[in-house]
Amino acid sequence: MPELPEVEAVARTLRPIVTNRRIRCVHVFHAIGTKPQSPAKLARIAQNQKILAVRRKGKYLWLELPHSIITLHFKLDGQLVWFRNAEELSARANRREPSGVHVDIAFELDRGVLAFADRRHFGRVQFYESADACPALAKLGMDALSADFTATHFAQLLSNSRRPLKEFLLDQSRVAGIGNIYSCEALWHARLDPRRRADSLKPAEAQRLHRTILSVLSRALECCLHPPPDFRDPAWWFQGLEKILRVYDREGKPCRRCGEPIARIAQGGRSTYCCLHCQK
DNA sequence: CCTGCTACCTGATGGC
DNA sequence: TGCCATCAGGTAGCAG
Repeated sequence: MPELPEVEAVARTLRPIVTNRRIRCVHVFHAIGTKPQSPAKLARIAQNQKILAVRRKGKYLWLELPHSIITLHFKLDGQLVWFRNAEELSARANRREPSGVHVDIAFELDRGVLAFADRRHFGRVQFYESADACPALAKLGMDALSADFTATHFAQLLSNSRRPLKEFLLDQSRVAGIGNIYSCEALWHARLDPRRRADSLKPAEAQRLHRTILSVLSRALECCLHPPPDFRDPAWWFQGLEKILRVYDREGKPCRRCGEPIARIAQGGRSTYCCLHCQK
């Protein structure tokens, strides 16, 4: 569940379901999901604890417990799955039957079971004493949908970086939450060449990019909430995002603004989609 | 400090 | 059909 809008939609949907529920126990089916932490320790720390809150920053989601937090990161393919009870979990988790579903780690609650699944095993479930004690969270820059993300603050960050715009936007330590898809989209809407140095933007360009980031993310979030995620269906995935995308994954197809073919270029080892004709 | 590159995994897809 | 290469919405860790 990749970028900020998807994770935010998951957080909003999950919040009313698990807040104030108690974790009875933790089932670890694939220990790689907690690596390099100990699965046994995760289970011990979470056992019998009440979930006080569900929070998000950037692409990280975490459950707040009385004396600790449990962070979830979905990386490329991770997702949440909901089971009605422990019986349904044991009947379906990692079974070969048609009703079977891949599960890495499951939190058995006093009502229902919340499971984390990622066949590719990039995603992680980890524990920390607090958000401040989690190095990855501490390193995150301001969340792109938070009040801190102002045009002024953003322009300031841009002016301090010599990196190409695309790489700048992917750097979670500056602005958190933007990934490969929405960075391509925001740059296209702002008509800015992804290869340009961040510190080369004029004030009006920086302001334009700030505005397009916000509009791209909020439009995607609206899309992710209608309909909201359905954790009961393991095959569920966000629908209709393609229709709001203007450049991502459109290599060779005509630019929706000028008609020139969309290019796919490599930046920082990833694909950037852009129109080399109208993004300057 | 900053930047660039690789590793980490599995599965889907497309060319030959 | 099969096989192989390439690609995927992310980040940590390490070398320079």
